[in-house]
Parts: sequence; structure tokens; C-alpha cells
Amino acid sequence: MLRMSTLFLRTLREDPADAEVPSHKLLVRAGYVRRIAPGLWSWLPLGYIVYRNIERVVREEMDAAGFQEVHFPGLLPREPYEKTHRWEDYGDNLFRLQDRKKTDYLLGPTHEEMFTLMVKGEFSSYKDLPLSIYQIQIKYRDEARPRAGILRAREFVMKDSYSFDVDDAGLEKSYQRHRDAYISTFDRLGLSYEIVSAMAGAMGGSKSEEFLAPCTTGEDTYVKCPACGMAANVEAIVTHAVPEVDASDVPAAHVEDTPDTPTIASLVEISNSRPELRRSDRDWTAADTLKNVVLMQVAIDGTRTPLVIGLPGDREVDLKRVEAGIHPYELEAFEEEDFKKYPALVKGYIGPEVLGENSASGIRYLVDPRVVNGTRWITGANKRGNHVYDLVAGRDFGWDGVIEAAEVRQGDGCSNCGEEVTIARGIEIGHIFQLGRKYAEALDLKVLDENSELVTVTMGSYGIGVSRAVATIAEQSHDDKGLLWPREVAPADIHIIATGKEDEPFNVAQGIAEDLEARGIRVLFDDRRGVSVGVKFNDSELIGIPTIAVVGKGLNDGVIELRDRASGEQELVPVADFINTVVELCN
RNA sequence: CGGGGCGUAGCGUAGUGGCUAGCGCGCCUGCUUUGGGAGCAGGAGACCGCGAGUUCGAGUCUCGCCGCCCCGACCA
Repeated sequence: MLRMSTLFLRTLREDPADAEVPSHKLLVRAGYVRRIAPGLWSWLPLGYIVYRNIERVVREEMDAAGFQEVHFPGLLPREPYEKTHRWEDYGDNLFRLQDRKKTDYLLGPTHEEMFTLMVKGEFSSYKDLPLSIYQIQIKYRDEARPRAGILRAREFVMKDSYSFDVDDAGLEKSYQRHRDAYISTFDRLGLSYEIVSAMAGAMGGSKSEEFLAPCTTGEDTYVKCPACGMAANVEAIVTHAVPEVDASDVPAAHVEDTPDTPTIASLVEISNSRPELRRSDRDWTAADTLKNVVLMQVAIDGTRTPLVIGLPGDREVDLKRVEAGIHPYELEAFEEEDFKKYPALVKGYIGPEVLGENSASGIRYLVDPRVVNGTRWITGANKRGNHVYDLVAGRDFGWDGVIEAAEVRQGDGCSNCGEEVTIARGIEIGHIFQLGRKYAEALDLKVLDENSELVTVTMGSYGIGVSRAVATIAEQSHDDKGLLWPREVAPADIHIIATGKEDEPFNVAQGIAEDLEARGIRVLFDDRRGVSVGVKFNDSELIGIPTIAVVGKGLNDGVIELRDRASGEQELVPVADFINTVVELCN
């Protein structure tokens, strides 16, 4: 039994000044967590109970799915990460350190390498597979900017699983089993979530989905189609296919003098204001222009090469989407200095004529999927103050490839059905990947198949942010008074408050608390003497245990008040019925 | 890394170059109070982020450093 009189807890009346998001404010105010340093948090008793409840649910669901728990150190040797190149690829986000002999170590940001080697050490036959193993472990990532309390920390707890199969069909099955296990887990945790298509990104591999908890404070943006149910991270979204156009009646391209039009807005304005440039049927819009954006792509070895992306002028480039499309290259801005090195690029007036790997410049030119054969554009003429009109894609210019680079907007056509999509934000609570053979190859994990031939194992990787789930539930489940924990993860089933200055309510409450505990109900008992009832009520609402009982003046009528924290509904229960009523409520 | 903001007691904050750095919450003692963050009285708790400088005098002005928060970049 937790007793408020002795509990190591101090609630705060005011929000901490450095907190922005609700979970951060409330978890600190209610005395669940305290900050130690940027991105590092300590758990106080109530917080640690919630954390362990979540961990328990995750473990139970993984075990129920037939996955086996193992455990690695958080401190890991350099060598395996050297073999997969992640010692370098992880960059500044990896915590590196040395022992007294100056040998390199790292604090594990994720454990693909170690799991691969563990399986390699034990198994060598296709008969041993499939296998799925997991751990619940502290992970370390030296985030450039930890934020939002414990939503993005530098030390956090993750449940990470890995599946090992002999072929693609097996991987698909293992993936599906994890997907199902994740659904059960998040349902039990009381989280609302969406399963969205994602990019495999730097992890390598192919198929990948994210479990996103819809939440305005989330860091991930995703797209959802109300019509067909398609859901995808913006990084993974595919533009709705645009049909080719018959451009046989479009006049030949012609260059026009358009002084002082380095921006799309100025170009549209001059095009509509000069009679010889006007369209007869309607005004020009930004969507009629082809904007060519120069970026610098950087290879892992640091080599910088320019990249030009052509997209409709009414769209901004979404750098995250570009990076997803050009992985493993990274992006940097194209600076003034760079323009000097590439004189073919006239800032503000770049056109497709000078672009492309087969052109004189050799600069790679990728276009938005909306640029299809027959579409007609106004774009730069590669000369200061000049634009070219009626430039037809396919007829007058070509490109090296297509890239999903444009920002995704509310109302864009769904890639699946074409209906208008909506955009929302979410917190990533889980991520499942079909990794493939990247790690098995790098670390030489092979088994003998039924033909006695060595085959490389194919892997999946699956993560749940356990500590992040505490904050995510708090984000999704609170009101202006405090937290609202689902019973499964709450620090207790019932918060019993004794009121008044007489002994009787305290004695009755004490007896009830003991009886409930004997029936398996987890109790937090506010047995503080001399604390005003307002303080007790407010603390109980802040702490957010799902059921609150008030033992006080109702005893005169032989009743105890039972309140539902979430709904605020209240009923008066005769003392004699109280235990059974609560036991029923909690089961 | 770029932009913005901020460092005063456990928390939240006030503080025109000038007395012993103030207030609220919380904490301690006593009395009173007990159904929505009680009242009265008394008390403890501060290297005003650090270091230089200007000045008769610096929490306050100047410079440097450190740290923190937010936005962006970054982030399986």
C-alpha cells in the first residue's frame, strides 16, 4: 500500500518554467519524474511504478507472441559497429568512450549488430529458424536537441526485437507476428495510434511501418486518407499519379524578358500584368511555373555534388522527403560560394536546359512526379532577367529521374485512391522494419539450408519506446486538472482519501484499504492528517489514478463517495458494499 | 550548427547603479481550522550561473565564458 503520509512525493502547485508540452508539465508537477540534465531523467516512486507497468505489459505481450527475452550490456565494443560502418555512419549521435587501455567503446543506440552476432554464435541450421528474440534495454543517443521532457531523451528505454528467417516469406510472417503483437500491446496500454507506412531510412531494408500516437505535440507528420484508409509518414508518401498531357497544340517554347523576377511571386505577377505574356483562358498561377531548387548532396565520404530538383512553383521542397529519397546521401544548403563554382547556374533563373547528367554541366536533375510528359511550364532561361514560356516536359526538356521532394499538403490527392488526404502529427511509439540481409551480410550470419548450402539469414527489427510510452500516454490522457492513467498502467487502482479531523474516517479508510489489498487491488491511501481536503482532492486529480474514493462526512449516512477520475462521475456506495463494488470496478 | 529567449532559496517570481535582496508556494515551531490548494504568530533557507572590468558603490552597466529553454537543422 502506498501511503501519502510517507510517500516520497512532492507535488508542485505551478508548472515548471522550462516545460512546454503537457506530459512534461504534468509528470513533473505530479512528482513522477525529475530532470537531471538535458535529455536525462530520474523516476520518482509513482513514475517508476507507471514505467514498470508499461514494461510489464510489453514483456507479457512479447512473451505471449513467443519471442524470447535476452539482455545485452549497454556498453558495447567498437568492432561490430565498425563492420557495419555504423561506428562512423551514426555520426555525432553515438556516445563513444574509451577504457583505461584506450580501447574504443560505445553506448548502444540500438543493438542490431549484437543480436546478429548472438544468433551467429548459437545457431547454424535452417532448422533453428525462425527465431525472434528481444530485450528491454537502456539506449543512448547523443541527440542534438533533446526536447519535450521525456518524449525525446538522450537516455531512454526501448524494447527492441529482432527476427531471423531463412527466406523472404519467413521474414514476412515474422514481421506480421510482430505487427500483431504491437497491436495487442498498444491496445492494452490504452494508447490510440495509427499504423503508417514509413521509410526504412538509414536502417536499410525495405518494408517498414510506424505506430504513431496522434498528438499535436508529436514530431512526426503523417498523411491519412479518410476515403480509403491509406496512412503514411510524409517521408514515405507517394504523389498521386498525374496523367500525361497531349501538348501538340502548345506553341514552341519562347524566351521572354522578365526583369527583376527572381521569385515565383514576382514571375507570376509580371506574367499576368503584361498583355503579351497573359494566358487567354485564365490567370497564370504559381503552379504553372517550374521552380528549380539547388541543393548540395553529401556522400558519406564527404564528397559534395550539386543536385537540382524541379517542382511546381507553388510547392516548397521538404528536405526530409528529399533526404529519404537520396539516402544514404545527406543534404546541405547550396551556398553563394557554390554558385561561383557552378557558373551555369544563374541564381533565380535556373532552367532545365543547363541541367542533367548528359548536359554540359553534368548536374543531376530530378523532378517532382507532377512534371510528366506534355505538361507545360514557365521556368528560368538560365539568364538573369529571362524566363522561358511554353516549355513542354518531354518535348523541350528531360530529366535524370523523379523524386518525391515536394511538401505534402492537406487536400492533396491520395496516392491510393485520389481522394483528398488529411495531415496530422503523431508521436512515434513503435517502428517495425523488414531489415533484410544488410546486417547478416556485414557480420556473416549464414545457416545451412535443406540443400546443405550456406544462405544468408534475413532479419527484421522492431522497436517500442517504453519510457517514451509513459509520456505519450500522459500526452493523450490528461485534462486541465492533471493526469488520467488507464488502469493497466496507473500507479494504483484506487486513490482513497480520508478527510476530516476525527479518527473515524481514517480508521474506516485504513480498514477498507487493507481489505482491498487483500483482494488484489492496488491502493494509494491519502492518510495525511492535518492536510486540508482541497489539497487532497487536487493532489488526487493531479496524480490521476482512475478511481478515487472519499471517506469522510458520508460516513454519517453510511456511504463512501466513489469518483471516476476521467468522467468526474460520482456515486455514493454503502460502506457494506464498498469492497465488492471496487473489486468489480477494477477487474 | 543557425535564430530567439532566459539564468535571483526546493518551485514560481519581483527587483530605477544606493539601506540588511523582496514576494507567493513549499519547509520548521506553536495555537486555531478541517468537504475544494485554511488563518494567525514566529522561524530556517540565496556565492543573485562563473570570471574579469567600469564605479565611492554592481543582482542591476560592459566584456568574456558556462548553462538552460524554445523554433529550425539534425534525429532506425
